[in-house]
Amino acid sequence: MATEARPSSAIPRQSLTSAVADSLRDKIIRMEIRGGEQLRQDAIASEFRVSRIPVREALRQLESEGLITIVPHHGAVVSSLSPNDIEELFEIRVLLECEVLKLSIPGLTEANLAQAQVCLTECEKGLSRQGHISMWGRLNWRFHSALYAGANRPHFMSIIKRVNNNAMRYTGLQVYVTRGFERAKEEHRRLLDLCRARDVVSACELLEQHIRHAGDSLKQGLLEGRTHAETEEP
Amino acid sequence: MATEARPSSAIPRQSLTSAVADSLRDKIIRMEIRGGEQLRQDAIASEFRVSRIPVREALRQLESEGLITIVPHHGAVVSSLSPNDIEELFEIRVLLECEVLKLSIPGLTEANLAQAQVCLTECEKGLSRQGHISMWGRLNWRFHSALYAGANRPHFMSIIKRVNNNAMRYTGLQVYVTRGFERAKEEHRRLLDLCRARDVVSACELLEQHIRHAGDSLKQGLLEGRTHAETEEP
DNA sequence: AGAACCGGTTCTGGATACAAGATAAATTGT
DNA sequence: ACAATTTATCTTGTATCCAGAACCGGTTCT
Repeated sequence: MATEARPSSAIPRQSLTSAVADSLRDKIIRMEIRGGEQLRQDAIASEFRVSRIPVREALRQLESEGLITIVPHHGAVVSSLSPNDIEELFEIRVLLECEVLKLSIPGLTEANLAQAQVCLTECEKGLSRQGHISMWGRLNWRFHSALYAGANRPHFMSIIKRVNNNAMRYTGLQVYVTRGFERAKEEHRRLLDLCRARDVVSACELLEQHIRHAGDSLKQGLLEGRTHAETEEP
Repeated sequence: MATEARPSSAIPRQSLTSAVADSLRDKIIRMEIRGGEQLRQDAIASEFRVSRIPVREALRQLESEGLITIVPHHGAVVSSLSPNDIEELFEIRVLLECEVLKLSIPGLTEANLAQAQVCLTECEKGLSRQGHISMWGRLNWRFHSALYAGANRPHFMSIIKRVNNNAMRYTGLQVYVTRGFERAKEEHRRLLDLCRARDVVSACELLEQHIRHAGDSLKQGLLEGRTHAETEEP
C-alpha cells in the first residue's frame, strides 16, 4: 500500500502524476505548504521540471483526497481545517480505528507486533532530534497501521489513512508544541502491550482515549490562539 | 441535480473535467460500464466530444474515489468488488451511518424530514417503472442524506457518500433482483417515523438492521451464483 | 509443428501551444 | 481627487502533437 518513490529499482518512475501527487501530499502534510496557500500550477510544474499536465492530474487527485480544493478558474488552495473539522475528523478516527483494532487483535501475527515494536523504537530514537515532526508522523502512522494489519480490511485502512492525512499536519504540530511525545510514547507502549496480551476491550478503550485526547488537545490548542507561530522557512 | 447528460455530448456547465468525471461515475454506478471493463481514453473523449485531457483528469479523480484502477501504460479498468469487499463496505456503512444518524436526529429540522418524505414518495412512485434502478439509487441516497443532515458532519458525509458510491452499483442490482424494494420501502418508512419521533435508539437499531440486511443479502446473492450474467463482449 | 523473434499498430503518457476567464492595475472621466 | 471603466497580464482550461510502451500479427529458426 505505502508505495514510496524509491529510485533504487531499475524502473525509472511510476508515473509523473503519481510522483507529483505524492510529493505534494507530503509537502502539505509536513506543512511545508500551509493551509490557505495558493498552489500555482506553473510554479509546481517548473519546480518538478515537468509540464503542467501531470501537475493538474495530481491536483485533481489531491482534491479527491480532501487535501486541497479546486475552484474553477481560480486555482487550488490548501484546505485549512476549522476546529469543528478537526473534531469531526477525530470522531471518525475513533470510530473507525477502534473498530479495526477490535477486528485486528485476534488476527495479529508476531510479525505485525514486531513491526509495531520497531516503529515504536524508531520513534523514540528519532524523538530526540526535535523538528522531525514529519518523521514522527510517518512512524506514528506505521505503528498504528501495523496494529490494524490483523483485521485485513483494506477499505477501512484506505479511509483511515485518508482521514489521518487530513489531520496529520495538525497533530504532528500539536504533539510537538505540547510536548505530547512522552504521553503518546507511553500510550503507544501500553497499547502494544495490550495487543500482545490480546486484550481487545482494554486495547480499544485505550486507543479511544488516545485518539480522543489527541483530538481534544489539538482542538483546545487551535481555539486558544495559534499553536504555531508564522515563521521560519530557511 | 445532474439528471441530464443523457445525450451523446454534454454541455460544459462546469469544468469539462468535472462533467466527464460525473458522467463516468454515473455510468459506473448505473453499471452501464461493468466491472473489469477497460476504459479507453480516446473512446471516452470522442463520446463526450472533448479532448483526452479532461478525460485523463477525470479518470485520475475516479481512481482516487476507488471506482477504477489505473495501471500505468495499460489504462483504466472499472474495479469490481469481491464479496469480502462488499462485506467490508457494509461494515463501514453500518458504523458511520449509525453514528451520524445518532448525531443527526436531535438536530433534524422539519425541512429535513419533509425532504426525506419527498424522497420516499418519489421513490414509491418511481418504483412502478421497473428498470430505473439508477433513479432508485439516487433517491435512496437523498433519503438517507436528508436523515443525516441534522448532524452537520460534512466529513462523515463525504466518506459515507464515497462508500455508497462504491457499493451502490451492486445494491441497486440486488434490490432489483430480490424484489427488495418492498422491504426497503417499508424500512425507510419506519425509519422516517422513528426519526420524527426522535427515537434515537430505535432508529439506529433499525438503520443498522437495514444496512446489514442489505449487505448480507447482497453478499449472499454474489456468492450463490452471479446475480448478473457474466457477459463478455464479442 | 511449436516457440521465439520481430515488425506494425494502437494506446497511454507527457509536452508545447493556444484560447478564455479572472484579477489587478492604470487610465480617464466627472 | 475619487471612482468607474477599460485594458494588461497572469493563470487556468483545453486542444493538438509527439514519444514511448504494450499488444497483435506474421515470420522464421530450431
